[in-house]
Amino acid sequence: MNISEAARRSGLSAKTIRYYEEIGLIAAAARGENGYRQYDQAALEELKFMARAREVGFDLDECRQLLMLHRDHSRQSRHAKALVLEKSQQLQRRIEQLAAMQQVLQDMARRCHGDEGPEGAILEDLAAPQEDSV
Amino acid sequence: MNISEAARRSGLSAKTIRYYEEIGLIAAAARGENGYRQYDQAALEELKFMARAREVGFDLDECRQLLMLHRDHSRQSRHAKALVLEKSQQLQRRIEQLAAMQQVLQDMARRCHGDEGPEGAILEDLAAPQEDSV
DNA sequence: GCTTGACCTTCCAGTCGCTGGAAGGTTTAC
DNA sequence: GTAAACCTTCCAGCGACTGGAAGGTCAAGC
Repeated sequence: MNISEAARRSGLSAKTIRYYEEIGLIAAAARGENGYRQYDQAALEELKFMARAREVGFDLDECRQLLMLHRDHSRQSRHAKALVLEKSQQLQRRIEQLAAMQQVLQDMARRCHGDEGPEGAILEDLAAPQEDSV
Repeated sequence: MNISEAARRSGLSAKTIRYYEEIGLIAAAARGENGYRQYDQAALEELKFMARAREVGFDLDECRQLLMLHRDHSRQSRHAKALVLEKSQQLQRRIEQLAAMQQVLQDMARRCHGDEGPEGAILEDLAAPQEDSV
C-alpha cells in the first residue's frame, strides 16, 4: 500500500511517517518502480506500534527503545516493564499537576462574577494567588 | 533590580524574561546607565503574573490577552472568565486523556511478568491493544 | 490523446517556548 | 590586579512535527 493508505490505517500522518523514516526511527520503506513508498503488513504493524506508543505518552526515544525490544522480541520484557512503570509514574505526576492547575482555574472562575464587578477576581488571582490554592 | 533578581523573584529564568521582552509580550525593561535591564515593582508584578499564568497552563498568546486585560483592569472580567473557563475545560479533557493512557500503562505493567516469560505482554499490547482498554 | 485532480517525491522553512553557548562589556570582592 | 559573577547581543538548537513549494505519476473522464 502507498503512504496515504498506511497513514490512514496506522493513525499517523504521511508527513509523520516520512519524518520517522528520516530520523531512522523506522526502517526505510520499500519503494515501487515509481519511487513511491510501499508498506506491507509488517511495516504497517510497526507504524501502528509507533502510533500507539506515542499516544500512550512515550517520547520518540522511548518509542525507539520499545520498538527495538519489539523487533527482537526474544526476551527482555524486564526492560519494557521498567520503561512502562517509569512512564506510568511520570504520567501520574503530570496528571496531579494538571488537576491542581484545573482546581485553581475552577476556583478563579467560581469567584468571578463574569459580568462587571470592580475588577474580576481572575486577574487578581493570577497577579497574587490565594494562599490556600496550589 | 537587575534581571537575575527579577528572575529569582518571579520564578522565570533570565533567558525567558529577555525572550518575553523580545517577542513583545512584556514591555521593554528600563535600562540603567550600563545598559543593564532594570525592574521595578510594577515590572516584577507583570513577570509574576506571567509566571503564574504559564504555570496554570495558558499559552503565550492567552497570556498576552490576560496580561492586556490585567493592565487596563477597568472592566471586562467577562473576557477573562470566558478564557479561564475554556482553558479549564481543555485541561479537563487533557486530564481524562492522560488518565486513560495511564490506565493502559498500568494494565500493561500488571499483566507483564517482568522477568522472562515467552515475550512480555507489554510489547504485544502496544502492537495490538486489548479491546477493552482506552 | 488530453486534461484534471489526487496522489507521490524531495527539500526547506516555520511552529512553540524556550535553552545553550559564544563573544564581549561591567561590577564586585578580595 | 585579577577573578568571578554579573550583564549584553546574537545565533543555533531542541522535539515532534507541519506547511508549502516545485515537480513527477497515476487513474478517470471526455
